[in-house]
Amino acid sequence: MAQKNKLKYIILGLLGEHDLTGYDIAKAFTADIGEFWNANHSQIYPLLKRLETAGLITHQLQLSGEKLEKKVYSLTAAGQAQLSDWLHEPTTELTASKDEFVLKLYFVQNADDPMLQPMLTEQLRLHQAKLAHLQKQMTRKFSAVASKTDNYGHFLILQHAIEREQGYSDWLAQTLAQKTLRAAAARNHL
Amino acid sequence: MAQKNKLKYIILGLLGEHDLTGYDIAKAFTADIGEFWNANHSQIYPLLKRLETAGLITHQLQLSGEKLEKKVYSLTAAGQAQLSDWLHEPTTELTASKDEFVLKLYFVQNADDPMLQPMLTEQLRLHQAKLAHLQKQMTRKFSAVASKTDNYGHFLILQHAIEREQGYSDWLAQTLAQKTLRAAAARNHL
DNA sequence: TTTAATCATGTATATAATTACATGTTTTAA
DNA sequence: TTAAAACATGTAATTATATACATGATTAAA
Repeated sequence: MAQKNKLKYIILGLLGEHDLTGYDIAKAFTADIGEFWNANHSQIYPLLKRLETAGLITHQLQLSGEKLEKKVYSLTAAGQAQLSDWLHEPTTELTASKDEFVLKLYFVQNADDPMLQPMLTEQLRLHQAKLAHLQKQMTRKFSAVASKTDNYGHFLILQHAIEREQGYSDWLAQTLAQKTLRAAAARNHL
Repeated sequence: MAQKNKLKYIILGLLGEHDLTGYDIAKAFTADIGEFWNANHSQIYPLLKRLETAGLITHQLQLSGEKLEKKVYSLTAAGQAQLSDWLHEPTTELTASKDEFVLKLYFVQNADDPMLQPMLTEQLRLHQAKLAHLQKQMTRKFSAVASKTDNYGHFLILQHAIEREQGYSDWLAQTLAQKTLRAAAARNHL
């Protein structure tokens, strides 16, 4: 097993909110959920079939126009139960982050390595862009006070993502600043 | 392709520091690198063979005791070049975090959901434990001033990991505190 | 009106990664 | 001295996931 099939629970979780088509589910990964998970439609459609065979979801055909048949999936009682079980069971594994930049950094031994500065600068740019994007999301989705308690989980993770990107950017910026300081100190010692 | 084979570069990177056996490489994932990446020996051994076929690494047999043959791998010039290329090319993909707790939280709609408090409390405990572990690592490995510039990349990512866990814990603690406040306010309104 | 974008659903292929299976040696501690 | 822990290297089976292939309908814009 390459992972403990969390996509299954994402599908169950999404269907717990609304009935959705496979296409809708795939789209969710380019929107909200894409912020912290991803999946392709080629993974989603077969899994939907498996989940239906397992009795966790069902579908109804719905015509869109003259010919186009949509499969609108919904959660069964069994599916609802498994979703609830998953939500209630403790989450004990803290997954390794698998951040490629961090990985590269691990192999930079020397503090004076000339590639360090461009590496840090570029990552800072990327994470600041991500931060700005998340902040825009936050404003768009949760500017109204009421919405915060309504979609509370979503609000919380967006808040967390923003804090995380802020922290990431701070770390990079501070490292760059210290690099500059060290470089100046080195020049003075010549 | 399930991922852009970063394990390959981890192996090249590790061999760029010292010659190592497959066993040593596997062990590295239970130590330092395990903090932000993981891999099993069943993935490592076949990959070592592929990398050797591709001419990026070579090995020498070394006897340990009477019979036990170790394969000590080392980096070739071609391997060194590919490692350097990877390190120098920009890291543009910010990987989705795939944090199961965050995923669960996404599906908690209501701020007053009774499962929220135990969920948050348990995660806080886990992340505080992780934080304490990372801080111990930092002390053990980088208490000497000289070591910081020596293994600079490692120092930086450890520092980053600590800040990240601190931020994660803060977020959880703050969310719990606000929950308590809201509960008290609700009682007063009765 | 025609063309591009989006909707909609699949399959095939390849690779990545986890768990389990499998075997034997060497070292350390009881 | 013997038993457990750690060293050491593999393969098999399964599942996950990404990219590419494949097809067609509907809607919105040029």
